[in-house]
Amino acid sequence: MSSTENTRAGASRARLVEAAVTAFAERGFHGTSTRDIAAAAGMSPAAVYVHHRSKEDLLYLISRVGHDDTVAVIRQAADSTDDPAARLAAVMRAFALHHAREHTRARIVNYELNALSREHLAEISAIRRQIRLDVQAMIQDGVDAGVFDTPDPAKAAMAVLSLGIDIARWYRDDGSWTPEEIADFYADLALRVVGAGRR
Amino acid sequence: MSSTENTRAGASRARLVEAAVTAFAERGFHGTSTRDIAAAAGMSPAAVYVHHRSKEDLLYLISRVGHDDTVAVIRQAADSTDDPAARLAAVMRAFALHHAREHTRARIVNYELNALSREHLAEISAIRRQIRLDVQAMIQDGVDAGVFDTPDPAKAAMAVLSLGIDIARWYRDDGSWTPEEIADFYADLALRVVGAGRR
DNA sequence: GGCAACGGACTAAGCGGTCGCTTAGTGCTA
DNA sequence: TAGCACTAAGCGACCGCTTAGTCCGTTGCC
Repeated sequence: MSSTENTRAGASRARLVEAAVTAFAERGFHGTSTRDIAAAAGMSPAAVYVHHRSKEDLLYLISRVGHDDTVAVIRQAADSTDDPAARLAAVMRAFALHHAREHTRARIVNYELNALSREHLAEISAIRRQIRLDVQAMIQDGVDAGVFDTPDPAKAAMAVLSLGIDIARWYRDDGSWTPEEIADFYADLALRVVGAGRR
Repeated sequence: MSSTENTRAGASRARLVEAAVTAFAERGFHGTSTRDIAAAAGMSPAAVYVHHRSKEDLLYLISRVGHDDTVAVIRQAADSTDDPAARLAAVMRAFALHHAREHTRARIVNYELNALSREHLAEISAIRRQIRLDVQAMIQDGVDAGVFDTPDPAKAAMAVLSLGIDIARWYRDDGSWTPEEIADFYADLALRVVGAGRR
């Protein structure tokens, strides 16, 4: 628990964020009221505004932190090796694992963009675009090195990201597969998508 | 235009549905009011209830027709050949093309399930489950025939469906790729996912 | 050491507006 | 004249957010 959460205000703020994450993931931003969030956190509706400027500001906080986490997950996995195939597999494994484990937050991060203000959406869109370009560059590197065989690295990058992101839509904690099983399978899948080892 | 749409009531009903499709796709079920829908259709709010029992009933109609269309697209493609690889490629091409062309409706069909009533959701969930089982069976057939090489047909089916469905999330009419380009690329992608031609 | 004051976290109550839906009335066409 | 499609107006409930007051803990002063 960080130092900001050791204070009474910090603890309350964290409870509000957790309550909002659960509600936004389940019913969406517009399907959730501030009264819903406050009740789930054991507080009054007015308490929300002691800690957050607005309902949209709460969504933005959740979205921003979620995107920063995603970027960190990808960067850390990408930095683990210089080998294009191992790197893409590592990135996909980490990406898929992240989306399975954090599927609740990932649902908000990926599906509640339209509820953000124009300014906040512009910022988040820039992060998402950079992620896509980074993955595309990894795939292009593999093609340049003669390790990958795909006619279209841009489309392949879109497909790889789609596989990971869509886990947030279908994953269930009580489903048949563990996050690790999905991550292993998807790591191999990413290599198939880019045609690793076909030459 | 079907006979039910040649009447004044039919024309009005169709305009309401189109307005709802656009609004639900853009802002979600809860982010759209019946006043929004009525205004976009050039009518008063009360007119919505002349043609539909409730706002949720309108969503259910759109969702049901959308799912029936998806089933028809898959069935028609699957019936085109008995060869497992050609069949899966045809199904994926049709599925991807459908999601790109109809991305507006596809967004509602795939992302606005939680707004359905329990009864309606049960019905729609059964359709979705059947689609997944059908695709999984196609892949299992390919494995049995020695044409596909995947360690896990169930996960491969999930991945193939994810690729197609996620098009609804990212596709833009003003994007760089045409629906046909995406469909061709994804048809090949499906074969890579299942390891067609690796043995 | 005790008391008073201050500040932060929170609540009760409420505001102005919007929501899904209903009803009584209107107009037009067959 | 009757019925269908539609509208104006409205109901009860809920919405995001604000404000004035309360309570508790901390700090400072005597």
